[in-house]
Amino acid sequence: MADHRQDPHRQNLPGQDPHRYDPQEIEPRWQAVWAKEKTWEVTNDPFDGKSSYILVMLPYPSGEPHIGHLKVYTVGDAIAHFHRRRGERVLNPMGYDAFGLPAENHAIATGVHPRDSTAASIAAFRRQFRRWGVSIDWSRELATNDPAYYRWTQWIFLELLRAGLAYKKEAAVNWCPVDATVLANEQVVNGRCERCGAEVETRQLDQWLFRTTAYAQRLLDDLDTIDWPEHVKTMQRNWIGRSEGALVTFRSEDDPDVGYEVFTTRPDTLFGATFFVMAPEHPDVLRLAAGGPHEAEVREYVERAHHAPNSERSAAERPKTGVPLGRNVINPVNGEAIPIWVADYVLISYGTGAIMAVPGHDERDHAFAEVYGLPIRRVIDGPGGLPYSGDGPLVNSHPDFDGLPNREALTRIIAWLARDGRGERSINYRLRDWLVSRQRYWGCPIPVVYCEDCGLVPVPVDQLPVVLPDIEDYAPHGRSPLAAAEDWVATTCPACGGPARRETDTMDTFVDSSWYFLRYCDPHNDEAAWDPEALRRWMPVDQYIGGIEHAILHLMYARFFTKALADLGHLDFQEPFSALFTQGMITRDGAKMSKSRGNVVSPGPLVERYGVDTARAYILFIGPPDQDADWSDEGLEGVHRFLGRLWRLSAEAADPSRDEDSGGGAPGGDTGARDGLPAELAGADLELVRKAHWAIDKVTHDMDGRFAFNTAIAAVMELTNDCSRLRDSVSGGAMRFALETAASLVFPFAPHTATDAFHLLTGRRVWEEPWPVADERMLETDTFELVCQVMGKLRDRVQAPSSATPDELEALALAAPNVRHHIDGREIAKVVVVPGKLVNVVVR
RNA sequence: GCGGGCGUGGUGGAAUUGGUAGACACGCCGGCCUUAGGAGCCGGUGGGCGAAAGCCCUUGGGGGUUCGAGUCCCUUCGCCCGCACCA
Repeated sequence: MADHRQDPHRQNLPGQDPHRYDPQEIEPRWQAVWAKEKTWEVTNDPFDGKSSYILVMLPYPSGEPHIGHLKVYTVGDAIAHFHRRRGERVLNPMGYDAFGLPAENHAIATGVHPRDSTAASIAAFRRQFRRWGVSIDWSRELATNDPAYYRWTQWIFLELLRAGLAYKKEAAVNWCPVDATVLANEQVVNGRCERCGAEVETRQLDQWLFRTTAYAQRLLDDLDTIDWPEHVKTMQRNWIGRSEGALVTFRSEDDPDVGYEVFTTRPDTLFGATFFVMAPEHPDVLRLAAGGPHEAEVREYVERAHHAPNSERSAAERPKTGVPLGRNVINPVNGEAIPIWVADYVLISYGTGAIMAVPGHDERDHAFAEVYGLPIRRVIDGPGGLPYSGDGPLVNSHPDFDGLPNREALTRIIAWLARDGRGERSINYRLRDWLVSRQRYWGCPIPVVYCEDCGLVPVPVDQLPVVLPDIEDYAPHGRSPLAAAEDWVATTCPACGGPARRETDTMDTFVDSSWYFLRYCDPHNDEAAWDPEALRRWMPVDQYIGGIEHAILHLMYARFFTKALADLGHLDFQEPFSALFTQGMITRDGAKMSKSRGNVVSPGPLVERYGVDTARAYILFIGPPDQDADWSDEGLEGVHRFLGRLWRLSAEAADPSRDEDSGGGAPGGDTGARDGLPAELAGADLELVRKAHWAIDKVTHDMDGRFAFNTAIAAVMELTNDCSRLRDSVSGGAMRFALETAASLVFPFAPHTATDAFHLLTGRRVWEEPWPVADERMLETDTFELVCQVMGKLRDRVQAPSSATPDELEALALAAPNVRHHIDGREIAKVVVVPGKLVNVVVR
């Protein structure tokens, strides 16, 4: 049949061609509709169907959003759209983690108040998110530096204080000399400040801490109840670091009333303990050394350890050093007097800060004993020399235990010690309490005051928020910049009305972000942090999405908050995030993007040139979203071509000037089917409609419970390619159905293009349409390609009826020419038939 | 050292429970259309042999289980990530 249609591509001068794909026109047009109609806003009103909370980690607003933001919000948006189209009410909010050091450092450098630079950044982020067409419920937007928000951060602090879960104590803390602030354990990486890279020092300061350790076991156990990536759970388990063992008391030789506890995972080796070691920070070290022969040496050693950079201390390969204190303790299992040493290979932060040293069966103790010529004793038999850390029978220990397998001896020795109070079974955790004090300005004020008469007094809840004052000098001077704001610091005691001074430390920003997901549920509540009823609508979060860099800190803190608030009666669930997805990084030329490398891809210019749909769809198409992916400009062009082709085909098919009955398919025209499909499909029409149903099935499965956006997009590409290939052979109805399906399926990834194409074809709004459902009958075919193997090797393919029995399939395969050729008169030993798939002939 | 993950064409990546390896896309080659094209469309593209039919090889290396292995098991090499003197 002659094609008398005009080829639109022959007249594609910009501005004149109605069939030119123009994302710069399409995208803002639909964004305006969504903004005007508040399409993505949801209420907390009762809802009959399922409600879903799809949450992407809130951004830290600094400068402009980068390509990583585009990726994570694109992933979140695809999931949110998919759930909405399946009839769920979806909460997809947005906020800003707006307190923090970078804004303050920027202020120190430029003099711009952090409040102003942060506000500018938030405005830039908001503008970009809108330009990206992300389906956010803007009515719930929040920023953690807003007094209306941090008022409730302070309330939570007071709740934790009331419960004894927040406390103040003088502690050896990590001090960053460059940022002039205390760091959490978690912010120290290889002995260096996570942020600025400076060597971290140790200081003794009065600090606020949250009692995370009280939740160690529950934080560990409840990991089994949530659907998180296994590697994230593993990282949390390692961080919590549970060890089973015993606490054993070693008494002073000079004073039997004084005892020193050690934690050991190997009480079976107690008989091999030949010395005792304390960490330099152990509070008894200097007292024990006083008056002894090594007093001066010990003093010097402790002093040096105190000032040594942490990175130096923590190098495991470094030679062991230490000094004897000149005193002994008694080994509780055999009464032997063994010398106490101080050595920096023992850490104050783990266990009791003191250890029993068993050089025969511990590598570190062995290395130390070698250096100082201390006795080394074998108490576990085993192959090879010492140190030996494997299992075996006890030797040289005690008549009751010698010969016993060490694991059994371990249990018995604990029981034996426990009988008269020399020791007990114990569990030790690596997890430390969370140090939340920061000697910085740009953070949430800690709502307590210090009164000369009443001491530490919490600010009453009705006086919250304690508002962060404006100051001029943000530079850290070893105390919080707030301390210089005398008008603010000087206050009256809420208890007695006398003079009092405010706490000048601020909170770690991780505190702000440990509960924001709760506030989204009820963001404008002035009476309380939230209405429990509002939380019941949404919490826990059904799908949390964010970067792997938060695998430990943020996710652990948010879990701790949830458990603590649940215990205080404020929440009725134990875990905040039922499911977690961590997206991979976008690299370029195999490396992380950075200004210094000059390999940064900025979303701004990208969106300007190709439209955001191309950028979004490409980011999802590039590979599995949980993996790192390398950016390619050529790959981006490919996705742009695909979206353009889909849109043009749709515009063309929708064009009323087109002859409806062109093409070689079955007679067109409306026959009652909703999409104008002919009642009886045949030929190319049937092929294309089948392909559309195949795509529905494929995309649905790739989205449902998986995050296989890349293969989902590939399926829509296949469908679109078939539309293009069959454009001259199918009826208008079949073509429109296939294109409408393609647009509908690609909507979660390229919402503007999909919306526009769908609207051109149907006049309807795709986001108001239910997600398409594949017709089972369209997924079945009358015949299939039977794979014929001989000895497991592919030899032929033949068409077989779908209804064929295994015997019939076997007969078909055996009749296939190339199968016969390869059997070649040999004896058939066995025939394996996989119905619907293949036949494998085994010959002798 | 401990824990987790990954090795597939020239490239990014596909391959529900073991069942046609290389979907889709990039790149490359050839063609069409065009005054032109950095627009659009069509065809080809893992390697080797062959005119073709077809045959052989191929998922980091080696071995095993199986009618059949990218997928399961053992072993080995390489890379990435987390923790790391954790007693």
